[in-house]
Formats: sequence, C-alpha cells, structure tokens
Amino acid sequence: MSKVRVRFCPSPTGLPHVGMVRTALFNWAYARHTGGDMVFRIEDTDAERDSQESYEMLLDAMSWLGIDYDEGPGIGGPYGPYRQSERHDLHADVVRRLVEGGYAYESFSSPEEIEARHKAAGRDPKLGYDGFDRDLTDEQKAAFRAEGREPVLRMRMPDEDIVVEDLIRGTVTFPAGTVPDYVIVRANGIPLYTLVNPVDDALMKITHVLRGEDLLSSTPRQIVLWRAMVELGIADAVPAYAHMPMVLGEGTKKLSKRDPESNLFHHRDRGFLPEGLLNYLALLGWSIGPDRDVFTPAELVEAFDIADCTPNPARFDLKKAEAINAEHMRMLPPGEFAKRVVPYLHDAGLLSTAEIQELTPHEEQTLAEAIPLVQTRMTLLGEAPGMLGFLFLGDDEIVVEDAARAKLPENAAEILDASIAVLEGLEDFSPEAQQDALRATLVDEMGIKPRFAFGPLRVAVTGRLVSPPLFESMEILGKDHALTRLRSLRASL
RNA sequence: GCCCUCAUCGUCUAGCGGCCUAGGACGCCGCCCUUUCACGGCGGUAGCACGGGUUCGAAUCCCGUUGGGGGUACCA
Repeated sequence: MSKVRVRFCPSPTGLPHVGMVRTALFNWAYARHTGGDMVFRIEDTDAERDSQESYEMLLDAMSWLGIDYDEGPGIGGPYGPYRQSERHDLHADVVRRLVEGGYAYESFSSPEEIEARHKAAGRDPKLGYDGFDRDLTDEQKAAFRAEGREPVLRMRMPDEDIVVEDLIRGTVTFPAGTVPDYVIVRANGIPLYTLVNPVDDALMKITHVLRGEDLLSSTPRQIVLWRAMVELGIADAVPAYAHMPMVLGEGTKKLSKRDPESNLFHHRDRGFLPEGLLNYLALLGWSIGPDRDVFTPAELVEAFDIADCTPNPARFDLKKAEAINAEHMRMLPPGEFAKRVVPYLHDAGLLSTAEIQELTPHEEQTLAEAIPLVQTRMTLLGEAPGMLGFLFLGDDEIVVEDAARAKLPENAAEILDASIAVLEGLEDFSPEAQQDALRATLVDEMGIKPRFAFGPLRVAVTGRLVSPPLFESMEILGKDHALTRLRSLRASL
C-alpha cells in the first residue's frame, strides 16, 4: 500500500478553535502512526474573512501542541504552493478540463427561476437545482449571454447511488437524485470550495481525508469530482474518507466559536499543558484502550488509528480536561515543572523574568524549594501565582483574603501570640522543629485542635486558606519574614 | 420538507453474539491519611432511549419509533 498522505486545511479566520485543533491532531496522529506525510494547506480564498493574524495564530497553536507537518507554507514541499490563494492557475486549468470533458457545464438559471419551475411542476420548491441547463445548445447559451447573463459552472451528478466507504462510519449511501448538480465556479469566474478543496487534495496526492462530520454530506459531490479527475488523469484515486464526530459544547449544540471554551488560547492562558490538552482532545472520539486515559503524545502516535474513532459526537468537558491536565502536571519532573510555571509567575508580576535561567539566585532558590510542595496541588499552571505568590512578595505586600480573615477562629490572637513566642525561641527552624514546638504548645498545652491551631498561622503567612504546607512554607520564607507576618496579622486583629 | 448521521452511567468511553450481575475515567457522595488544600488509598452513586424481530443466546445483528446532530448556497 502506498504511503499515507493526510492534510489539515483550515481557513485562517478567527481564533483557533478546539474542534479544528482536534481535526489537526487526528490527522497528525494518523500520519505519524502510519509513517505517512502530514500536509498543511491554507485555504485562504475568502478575502473578506481571512487574515494574516489568524494564520499566525494557527501556526502558534500547532507549534504549541507539537503538531508538526511535512509540507506546507513556509517549509514548501513537492506539491506547492500551499496557500490556496496562490493556486488559481492550477484551479483554472482543472476547470477547463472538466468543462471540455463534459463533467461540468454552464448554468444560467437564477435561484428564483429554479424555484419557480419547481412550483410550476408541483414539486417542493426547496429541492435545489433541477438540471435545467444540462443540455443547453450553443444557441440557447448565446441567447442567455445576449441577455447579459453570465453562467455558473455546475458538476453533472450521475443518476446513481453514491456510496462512501467511511473509515469511521462504514458504508454511507446517498440515493440517486438526492444530490443536485452543484456549483463549482461562480458567475464571476471565482471557483468555490466545492471545487478547490478536492482539486488541491488531488494535486497534493492526498490519500486519506479525515475531517469533521459536518462535511459528510458534501462527500458525494466530492467523490463525483474525484472520479472525473481520475478519468482526466488529474488524480490518482479517490481518497479514503473518515468523518470525525463533532465537538459539542454545553447542552447539545456544537461548540460555538463564541464560547470561550472553544478558544484554544483561552486554555493555554489558563495554564493547560500542551500535552495535557492534547491528551484530552484525543479523548474526544477516540480511546487508547479500556482502563486508561492518560497518555503522552508519543503514546498517542504509537496507538492511534482513525478506524478506532467513534462516530458519536463528544461534549467538551472542561472538568475532565483539567483532571487530565493535572495528571500530566504530576508526571512532569520537578525541574521541568518549574520551567513551565515561571512564565505564569512572571506574568503575574511575581518574578523578574519568564526565563528560568535568568532568575535571580533568590528566586531560583525559593522556587526550587517550593515546587515540590505545589506540584500535586495544582491543576493548571495558572494557579501558580495564587499558590506561590506569598513567597515572592514582601511582608507588607501580603493581602489577607476576606474569606481567609472570616475563617479565623475567635482565639486567633491568642494562638498567634503563643506561636510567635514559640517560634521566636527556635534555633532550628526546620519544619519538624516548628511542628514539634508549636504542637506542644498549641495542641498539647492549650488543647486546640490542629485544624484550628494552625489555620491562623497559614493565613498570616500566605494570606490564604489554601497554600503549600505551612511549616515548609515558613522555612522557605525564613524565620524573620515568617515572624513579621505573624505579628502583622496579630496587630490587625 | 428532503438527504445524511448518531444513540451504553450526568459527561467521555470499553464492549464488536455467550467472558456483562455491563468495565474504566471525570464529576458527585462517604471513609482513611492529614498542619489547610491537595495527592494517595478504600468504598459508594449512576447507564445499554423505546418497540419489534433474528438467534439456543443480544448492549452487541436487522427493521421501525423517538430523540439529538449535520447538510440542503454563486460560504468554507
């Protein structure tokens, strides 16, 4: 069997959508799994909506997730150019051959006329094009032109069932007569997606078309075009098709572009790891096997087959996505975890730089000690500032959150006073020493439950109810800073 | 309207005629661990949409019904 060639061919309009990224991912995984080629083609034929900015975001999205490609704009390849807007001559040539071969024909009917004919014949007016212009004579065409009309070009659909052997869904049959002759070139001479997409696939020798289910109903049209191209020697063979299920949002609707959850960068900004999001996206319609759902990109490539994809639509479940991401966070070596966290801390104004190599010695040291304490407490990298901020703020910059202050027990002052006294006398400020000493006084002597005894200290030191382990935190901070913060909260009571 | 398509716990799924008293994960609820929150451990909650067939036997095959999704453009 010849080499697999798949393609990802988005139009650069708007923000990268998770559904689109999922399509790219499955194509990529299939190419890498089979040792085939991944082609990246830009379908920038809609000047109104396409933008350079969107194109750059697309590149950013793919490179962030590690979805690479073998041919595409920028890197070239044997079947370029890879921007559809630069392929007009190629398209025009195919159009010419299609018309000459009788596969496509000129059609002068306006939508109103088509509908009127249906009504006159007692048919459903919404049936679509009726084939009226299929066999116009040269004289008739000339007459239409004399009226100032310019024709569109339509593909001639055969009078037979069209069968798609879908890799995911099995055999899909479209009965003869249900797909009307469709337009491939506008009256103004500009070709439509219906033409250009299969033509470029053919010219680029694509063997497998893996795309969203929303394109399933356009497949019979494409197959007819492909057959014509094969007969004309333009295409080698009709490709295999696989239609992946839609990605749904809340409820039963398709995940809308308006929904922030559909925006890939929204998830990145919140602190998803690329491998975590990639893992979750792969789970939308695919499964690596029973009893398992966490895997690396390499494991995905190793196991992925488009034929294992399910045909049913999948809802985007942020909770599950975050849980998967959390698993990947814990799988990271601490050094790597630190590297990922630094940019988020920097963005929050807590570190001097986003580059881990350029941290000040104090920042580096603090981070090294704190990282192991928070790695299992975070789901998203974006939680890092909240979790670690207190370590990089001055004692007078600590803001005690309202919720934390509200939870302070009645005897917080008493607890803080006792704690300050105990800690002041400590030579050894290790977590164990702190705990032994504090426990002896607060819990054993004063009879306070640990839960209440240590709460006020945590609030004083971090300003929050939730933080890394208390004693370790105070050790990292150092005795002086810890005491200053305890006194500060005490003074504010 | 017409065409296509989908249908297992709330969600994502495993299942491809007997291994199913339907497995896992997320979520949720308990308990244990515990200096908070987590992590971890243990346990629990919850599902084959419905109705007909086929078969010795159906979550698995067929047909209908219902419900969801997509398409039906001189958009992509």
